[in-house]
Amino acid sequence: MATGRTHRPATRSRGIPEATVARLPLYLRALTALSERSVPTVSSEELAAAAGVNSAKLRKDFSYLGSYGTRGVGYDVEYLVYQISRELGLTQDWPVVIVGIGNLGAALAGYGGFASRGFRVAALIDADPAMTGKPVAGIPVQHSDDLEKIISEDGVSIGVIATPAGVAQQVCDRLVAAGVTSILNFAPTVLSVPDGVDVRKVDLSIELQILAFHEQRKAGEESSAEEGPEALAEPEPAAAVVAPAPRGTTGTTGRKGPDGDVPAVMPA
Amino acid sequence: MATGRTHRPATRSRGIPEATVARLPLYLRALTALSERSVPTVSSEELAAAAGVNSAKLRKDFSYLGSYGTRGVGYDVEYLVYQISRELGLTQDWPVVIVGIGNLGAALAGYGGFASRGFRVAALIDADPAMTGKPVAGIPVQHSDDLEKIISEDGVSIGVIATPAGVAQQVCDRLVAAGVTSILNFAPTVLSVPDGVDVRKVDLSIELQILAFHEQRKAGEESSAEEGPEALAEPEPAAAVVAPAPRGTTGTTGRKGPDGDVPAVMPA
DNA sequence: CCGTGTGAACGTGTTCACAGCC
DNA sequence: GGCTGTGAACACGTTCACACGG
Repeated sequence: MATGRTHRPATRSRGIPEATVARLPLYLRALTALSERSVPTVSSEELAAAAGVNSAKLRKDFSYLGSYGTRGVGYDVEYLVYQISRELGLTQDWPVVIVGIGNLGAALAGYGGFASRGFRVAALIDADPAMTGKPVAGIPVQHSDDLEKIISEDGVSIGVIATPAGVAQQVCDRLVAAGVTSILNFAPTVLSVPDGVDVRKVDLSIELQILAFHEQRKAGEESSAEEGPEALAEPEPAAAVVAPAPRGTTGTTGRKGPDGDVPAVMPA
Repeated sequence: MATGRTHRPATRSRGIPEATVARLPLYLRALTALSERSVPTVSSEELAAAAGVNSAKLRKDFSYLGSYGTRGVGYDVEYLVYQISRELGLTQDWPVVIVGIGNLGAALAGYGGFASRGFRVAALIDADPAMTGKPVAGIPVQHSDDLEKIISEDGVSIGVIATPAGVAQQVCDRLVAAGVTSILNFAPTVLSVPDGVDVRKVDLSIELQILAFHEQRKAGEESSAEEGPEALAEPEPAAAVVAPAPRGTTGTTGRKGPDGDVPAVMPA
């Protein structure tokens, strides 16, 4: 998750597994929906279905939080909402800055998911002077010259980077220097940060590529029966034939573009 | 990943681990950058640094693809770019539809990450008649009545959902019925899909909540020495005092918002 | 000699299945 | 009886460390 040293050998200080933490927001969302419908209690089975996980996993997850829940009955919805909120730190207010108010930044600024649940857009920041003062989603954009001031005055510890990839690292550096210790990165770059700073990334093209991988596999699967116990038939037995250069730097005059195709993999 | 039955017991058909697949796009991006700078070869160490992983992991990952790479030298950049592209299915063209052209959908439509790397925005679809025909990022928006026709005519197998949460499931159902088998979901909902359909989700508020969790933990760590062996001091000794209802369905008149705020998790 | 490729050790996460309690 | 809570088994992922080959 974090780029710079996610080490943490085994601090063990009441450690909730990372995988569990990642699911708590899911449970919380499902519970909130139930709460709005005034449902008083849920079983692990029901809640798991609503959250899209299986019930054993859910119970295990909750067991790390403590023994909320009543045997033979289920979980008290309101109580659980509170406990998970507290565990996630949502009972306090988190001011957030969004840097880079282009299409994406504007979309994020207007996104309801911010306003709810303890997150508050403290400021929108952009480097373009033409944007300064312009209200986006009701919040006036501030110039990036004032970044440090904004961060420290509002006590912001969470920053969202929605800038082009080219400037993401320097924006990140400035955020960190100003005191931000958690970063949500939408720019398609690997950010390096010092110890103690968390980075999470959201990357559209990575997600698409993962989908493409599975999609391609589905297409290749068509012929074999789905229950095939040992159906190992590879589409191409000798993959090297198709490849640009079977191996060996030499042979093709030692140069690059080994064969005709040459992917031409240039991103935007 | 996929919501409805990610079962797949152990198909084993030349299985590249899911974790590895998720990193291939990262390697590919780093390699592409090297390729642009005409770097002929990289060592696992260098490439790993560029991709933000450690070298052992990278070598293990590559070993699932085959034995590309030369001992004592490293990997041929062009060759690897090609191999990874092929493995990910990026040597073919993937038409993609984006459904829901609000702020976010528009941002996605304009995102460079689409155009590059074999993905092509085949259509933008929105339910608002006022949007129909309006060009967004150079592509005219089409009305959702034509969704099925668009999907089948263009042979689209990947769909992106950027609608409000309330309609995401029905959009999903229509996409799947029309032949889409991979979905990237930006709406904050759990989608249920039949077997064989992959869903990946990108969820801003979940990411923020995970950051908040770690952020909170950092703050709490301040007082105790970081090696604190048994420093278990809970902030509130008796959590129940603050909690909405220690247990028992009655007590709070079935009210909602335990801590003033009242979630109101409905997104934009 | 250097860096890849990989078995083996280790750690994390998931699932099973059932004891324990309401 | 029903459902939670959890040890134990299992599967997956990561790291180590070194043999192997250019």
